[in-house]
Amino acid sequence: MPELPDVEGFRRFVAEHAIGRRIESVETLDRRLLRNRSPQGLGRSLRGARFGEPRRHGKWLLAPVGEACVLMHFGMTGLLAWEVRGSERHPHDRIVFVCDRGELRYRNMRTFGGVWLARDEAERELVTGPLGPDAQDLDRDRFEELLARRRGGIKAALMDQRLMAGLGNLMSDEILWRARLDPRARCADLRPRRRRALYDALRASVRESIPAGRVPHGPRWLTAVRDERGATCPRCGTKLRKDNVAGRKACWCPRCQRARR
DNA sequence: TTGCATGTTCCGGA
DNA sequence: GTCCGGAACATGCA
Repeated sequence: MPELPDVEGFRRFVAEHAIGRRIESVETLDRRLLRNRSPQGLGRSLRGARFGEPRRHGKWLLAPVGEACVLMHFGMTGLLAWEVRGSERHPHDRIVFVCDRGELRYRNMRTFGGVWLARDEAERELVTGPLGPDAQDLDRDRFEELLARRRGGIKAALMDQRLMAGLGNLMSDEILWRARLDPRARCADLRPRRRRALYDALRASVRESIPAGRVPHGPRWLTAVRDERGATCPRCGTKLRKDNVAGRKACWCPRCQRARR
């Protein structure tokens, strides 16, 4: 589930439910997902403190609590839930922040991702690793600059969190489809006109995804059809092609996306 | 039963 | 140093 728009949705969710709420206890139901503290250590650091204004960088959710910051990554299947205190737990609830008026639950079917605690900026960077500018507020000049220094494939570049943060497999395919660009194209081959189209597609895809809190499934979105068998291009009706590109299963239209340069 | 899945990291080879 | 593919992680679903 979680790419930039999803995590942005989780950020809004925390802002809506948890800001100002006081943490009374933290229940670590699966300590494998608690990455850099013991359950006791996490509880000690957070108990009695209140949630502040949550931020997002790429696919990371940064939730200040008192002086510390809770870092969450959602892997492929993570999400957040807000429930009445003491209500029945979901089997995949892994870490529960019990607050004065409800519980924030980090839920994750698999065990990719997790929850970290950071005391300061240095510790935060250690956890997230180097991240490029967030794809939501990447300006055109910066985008051009980043691509200019890049050698490999364009899909790998879009998904490289160190280059720009927030785009994953679905969003990169969506952007390439919108820009009519073959996902196997090399960055170094892209002509200026194509780079501009790519940036426009990135901006539009991110902007339109954010209100949805997910990669949209509307009529003009590849994501809406990519998992159907025999899926066809929403633009021209050609049967979509699916193949590995940059180590992931890419989906593209062999007719619309012929541009390699 | 087998393969596949929206993510990240590590390794080996070119 | 750069780039790429593959494997690993754990779990549920078609």
